[in-house]
Amino acid sequence: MPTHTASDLTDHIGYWLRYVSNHVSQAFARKVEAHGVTVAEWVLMRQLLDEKALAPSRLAERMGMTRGAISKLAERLIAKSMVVRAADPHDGRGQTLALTSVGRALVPELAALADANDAEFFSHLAAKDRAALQRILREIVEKRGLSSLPID
Amino acid sequence: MPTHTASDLTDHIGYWLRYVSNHVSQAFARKVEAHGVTVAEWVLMRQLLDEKALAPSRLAERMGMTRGAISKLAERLIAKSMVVRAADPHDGRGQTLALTSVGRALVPELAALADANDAEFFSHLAAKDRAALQRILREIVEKRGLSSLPID
DNA sequence: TCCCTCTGGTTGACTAGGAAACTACCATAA
DNA sequence: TTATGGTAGTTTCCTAGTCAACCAGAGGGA
Repeated sequence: MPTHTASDLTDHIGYWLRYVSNHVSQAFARKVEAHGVTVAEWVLMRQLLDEKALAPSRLAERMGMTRGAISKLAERLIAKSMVVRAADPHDGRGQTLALTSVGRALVPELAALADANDAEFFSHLAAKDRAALQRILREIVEKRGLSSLPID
Repeated sequence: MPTHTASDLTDHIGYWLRYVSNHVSQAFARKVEAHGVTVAEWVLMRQLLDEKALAPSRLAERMGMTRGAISKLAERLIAKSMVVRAADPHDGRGQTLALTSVGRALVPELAALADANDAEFFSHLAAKDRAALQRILREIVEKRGLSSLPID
C-alpha cells in the first residue's frame, strides 16, 4: 500500500466497537437519567452494594478513574443522599464510603435498567452470536492483559 | 429474581463492550497524541480526505457531534494549520473546511497508527472470531437502526 | 524524637463536549 | 418589498473528567 493512501475509518474493528459501545452507553445513560443518576454514579453505587464500605482509593482502582474524580463523584452522591462518608477509624487519613438506605434501595432498580438496556441491544442476536460476542470480548481482555480499566 | 437483588455489572455485554472499547480508544489516543492530534481531530481530518471540502454541519452529522463542538474542533485544527476555512460562494452563511497540504500529508500517517492499533487488539484473535466480531457489531448497527452516531 | 517518604484525599486549572441562546443570511409568501 | 420562518455557525454556560499541586496523617529509620 503506497504511503499516500489511508485506510478508511470503518475498516477498523475498533471503529465499530466504539460506535456500538457509545450507542449502548448513551441509551443506558438516558434510562438512568430518569432516576436522577449518571452512569458513573450507578457504577460506584453498584460497587458499594457488595461491600459494607469501601475506601475512595479502592473505588478509583476498580472504576479506572483518578482519586480526584472519585472525590467529586462521591461528593455528588453524598449531596443526593445516596452515599455516606465516614472516617476510617484505623487511619486518620482514610475514609470509607457506603450506601445509604435510599441508595441501597435504588441499586436494584438501576440494575433492572441495565438488564433492560442490554436486552435492548443484544437480545435479538442469535444465542450463538451473543455467546460468541461475550466470549471474544473477554478473550481480548485476558489476552491483551487489560487491567487498570479506564472507564472513560 | 427478587427485587432486592441486583445483577452484576459484568453480567452485561454492554459492560465488556465499553471496557474493551475504552481501552482500544485510549491506546489509539496515546498513539496519535505523539503526533499532536486528538482522536476527534483525526476523525474530522479523515473525513476531509475524501472530499475536497465539506461544510461543518455535514461533519457534525457524520461524526455525531453538535455543530458547536465541530465549530470548536475546527478552530483547533485551523490553529494547528491542518485545516482551512473558506466561505461558501453560494451561501453567505455557509463555510467549507478542507485539509491543508500539511494536514493531507498527516492523514496517512495517522491511518497507519489506526491500523496498528486495530492489529494490536484484534490480530491475535482467530480469523473466524475476528470476522464474527465484525459481523456481529455491524449486525447490531443494522438491526437496531443505529444512526445519528454519537461519537461521545 | 525528629525527619523523610509514602499514601489518602481534596482542590484548582484545564479540556472536550452538550444544550440552548444568539447572529446572520436565505427563501418564500403576502 | 418586506415580514417570516428556517438554516449555518458561533458563543456562553454547564458538566465531568484529567493532571498536578497540595495538605494531612502514617510509618519507618537515624
